[in-house]
Amino acid sequence: MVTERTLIKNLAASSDGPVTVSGWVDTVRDQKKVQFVVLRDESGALQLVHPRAEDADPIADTISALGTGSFITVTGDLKHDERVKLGGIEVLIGEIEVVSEALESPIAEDTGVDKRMDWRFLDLRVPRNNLIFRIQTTLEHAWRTYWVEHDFIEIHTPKLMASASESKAELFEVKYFDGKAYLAQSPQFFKQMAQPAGFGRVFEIGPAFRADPSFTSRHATEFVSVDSELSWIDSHEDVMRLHEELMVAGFTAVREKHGAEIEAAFGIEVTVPTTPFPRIPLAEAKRIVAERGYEVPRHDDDMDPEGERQIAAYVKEQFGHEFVFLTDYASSIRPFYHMRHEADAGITKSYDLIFNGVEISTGAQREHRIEVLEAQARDKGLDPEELAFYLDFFRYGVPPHGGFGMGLSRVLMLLLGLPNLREATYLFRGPTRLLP
RNA sequence: GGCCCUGUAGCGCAGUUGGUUAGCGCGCCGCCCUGUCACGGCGGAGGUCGCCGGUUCAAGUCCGGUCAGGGUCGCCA
Repeated sequence: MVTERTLIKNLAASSDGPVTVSGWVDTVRDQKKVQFVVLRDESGALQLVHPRAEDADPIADTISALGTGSFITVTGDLKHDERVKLGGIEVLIGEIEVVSEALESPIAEDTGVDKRMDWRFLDLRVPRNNLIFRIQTTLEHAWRTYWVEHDFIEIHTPKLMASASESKAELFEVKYFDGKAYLAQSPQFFKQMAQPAGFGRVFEIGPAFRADPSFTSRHATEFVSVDSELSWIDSHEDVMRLHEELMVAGFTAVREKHGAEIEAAFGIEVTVPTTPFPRIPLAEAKRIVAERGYEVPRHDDDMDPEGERQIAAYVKEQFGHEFVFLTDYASSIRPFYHMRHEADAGITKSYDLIFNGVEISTGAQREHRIEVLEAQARDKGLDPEELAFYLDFFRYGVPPHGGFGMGLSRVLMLLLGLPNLREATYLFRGPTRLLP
């Protein structure tokens, strides 16, 4: 049976009288005549008070021995009192039970991120960190609501795969009975399968794995990928329209529910983006960036992170927008399943979505014509034998379709102005991080 | 994987041209304090200076190696 307790956030609106609260000890101010304890739960902080008795006083002894972080349950009298700076309320302790004692915390508010990750369960007690995951819940809920209201079907593609969906270099290999399997680097192939399956529109929020030893603030070896795919599109423009509507739905919900908290905790005002988002073909983006004095130092046709920051700065100045779709990437740097333009096979019907200067997503119309798809796979030097199961999807009738994949933690990181992905991930997985 | 940076008390850091008892703040422990709210006051404990080797009369400090971590680039979401 669940302990009958009142959430701290609900006390302000409660009338004075008996109440039970549970949580962990934040601060003990142990004075001679009066003792104060600041108690925290998932919803807020509360002051507990105990005037010491003249003679034997077991409650006072318990409070004196309380360690920061211990979980306690207190029953007492709620009082609204102007003197209390913490919400104008306090609870006069009638009974106190130490449910679980805590050792001294190995981390503090100013501890570096790596050590905080070692003790993530303690780090997550910090209200600011708790808020990140309440925001994540709101964001995902808003997206799901949008999808459900627009007749999308939720799918869960397998994460154990027989072969690669893109490049083999970044696959994690696992033993699979007498043979081997790979961890899915993306749900790409199987969410496309929903198109010949006649599902029409699908979405998935699930894990993806990349064996790349990437040492940046925005990469992980395991991350949550937000994917959607829809039938009967005319071009990647239709995918972008879905994508921007989702962002608006998500950000509207986050702003409504957490706008004030986010402002207080992160000093950031959540802006609901206007539609349509700016769209800039990649070639033009590179020209704009060059005019600003930054020549992308690459030999291929791609952007680099500095170029993305530059184009984002330009869009912010020019259109006051935090998002920009970079479109029409060169075929040479896109996967074989991206559809190419009819007039120019050198460019694809694809886009990257840049948010506050960082790539959060890639989308495209997919090539659904089997002969073209096979030719493009061969162009990229892929083995059609290994792709046979995928290519079969396109041999029995398939509608034109497209979709995108988006990094959940990247969106959160950039939305809240966090310095790295680790803070926006419940438990981060990177090349040097498998614990906890 | 390339380049750059950092490892000193539980946490965050300082430590001079190499010099003898390695400091500061927070936290922790003890005592004191009529209502605190970043409580305050006094006292105290806590360190093989990441590890191995070298130079030197002498190494936290200089050199080489090694391990761990961070930033950035490549790669991407």
